Amino acid sequence: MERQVPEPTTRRLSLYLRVLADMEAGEVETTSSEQIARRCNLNPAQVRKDLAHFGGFGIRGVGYDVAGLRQAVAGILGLDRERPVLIVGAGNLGSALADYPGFNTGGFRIVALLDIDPAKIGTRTRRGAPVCPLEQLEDLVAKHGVEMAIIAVPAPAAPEVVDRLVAAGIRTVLNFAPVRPVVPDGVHVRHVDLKVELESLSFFLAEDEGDGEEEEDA
Amino acid sequence: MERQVPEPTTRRLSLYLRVLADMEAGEVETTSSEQIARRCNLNPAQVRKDLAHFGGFGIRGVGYDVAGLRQAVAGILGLDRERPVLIVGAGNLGSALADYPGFNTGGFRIVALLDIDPAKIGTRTRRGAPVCPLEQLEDLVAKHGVEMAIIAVPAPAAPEVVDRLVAAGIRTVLNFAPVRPVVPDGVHVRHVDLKVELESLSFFLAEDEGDGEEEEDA
DNA sequence: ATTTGTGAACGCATTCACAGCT
DNA sequence: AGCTGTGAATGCGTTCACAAAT
Repeated sequence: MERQVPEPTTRRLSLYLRVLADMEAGEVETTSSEQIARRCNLNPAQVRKDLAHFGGFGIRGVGYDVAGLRQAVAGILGLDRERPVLIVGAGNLGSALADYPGFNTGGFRIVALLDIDPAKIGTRTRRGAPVCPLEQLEDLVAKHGVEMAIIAVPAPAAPEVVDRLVAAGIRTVLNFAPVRPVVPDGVHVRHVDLKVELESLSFFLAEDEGDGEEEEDA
Repeated sequence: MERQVPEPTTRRLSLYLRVLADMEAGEVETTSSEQIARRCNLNPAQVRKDLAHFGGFGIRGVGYDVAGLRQAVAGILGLDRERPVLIVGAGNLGSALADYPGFNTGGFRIVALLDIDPAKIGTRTRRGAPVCPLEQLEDLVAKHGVEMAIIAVPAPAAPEVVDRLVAAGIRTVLNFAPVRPVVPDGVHVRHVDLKVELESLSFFLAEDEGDGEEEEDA
């Protein structure tokens, strides 16, 4: 019954938030859909339509109040409160993500990393996040009220990890494992498939190379 | 003049390749669009339409030869040759990406990482990729015939890095920096914006929380 | 004069449904 | 009988274009 917000819109809101924060830091008081759009490589109508899902934030003939809109967008994205995050997998990638600046600011806080490797357990990342045994998954979720998790485990382990996370109460998952586990309704998974990104880029190179076989119009 | 291939198709081809490689490893000889689709959470017609952009690979009434189709898809994606890759930025993320298994198999090879931090230059990642001074960018591109680069530098440095890469002859970029540099036609950039992914996931949590303001139908 | 908010038009990708092979 | 390949239909997001507001 709630108005349905397209996924591309939710992604762009995050972009808007970034440029608005930039503007605010740069002492800009007022802006327009055109300025925002230009800095995101988008169409101004796109910006207005995205915002229109949530109400009228601008003044016709004038534009948007930077600080006010920034706060509004942060609220829409639920970034006006603390968001504890759990990372499963303390390998190269998991550890790098734990220290990633964007995952430790603007509402997010990496609570801990989970792993099964005894050598890693008990250590901490550079930023201080502890590496805990996987068994503590359920306890940590409950204790910190965690609703977001990041998966950075090898592909074979991922499906089971997802199941455990969901059973523990996690409702959003950022998945770096090269598999697409199925989750129940109400749980949202976003896949970051690094190999897919690189391979699909390679396609453009192959296209230009002609690939060896050039049989077209006679 | 060439038939235009939708970007979503190129991404899915990479998924198909993975599934087909799995099947081949599992001694499966023949498959169908339905089997492939199920393992990718897709519609069978989608699989067939994607493949149809490049020709008829199947046999009606029978299906697809796993090994043959895998090889064909690898060829389409240009993964039947070596693809040297350069990573710019040897921080946490860049280093993790350099050691990422998917970036060192199936055609890809991380040639080197580039950085400006003297403390990092001269070191090597666990897998053995050397960290070189940024000044060597152009030389390394030329020497190894690099056409793909990965950007893992802080946001402010990214636009200039992209310009240099493009000037040096790079034609595909996988960008992890939270900015969207504009590039000339013929250069392809794929953005992996980790903060956007996490923030847009947070939206779903906010949605369910009601956000404080619940003024709807009277 | 300027810029928002939005219904209408457009374009594109996904899905359907069936004809065509094996 | 079974599965592919594909034109037609559908659905969805983007862009246009303009009325409304300051």
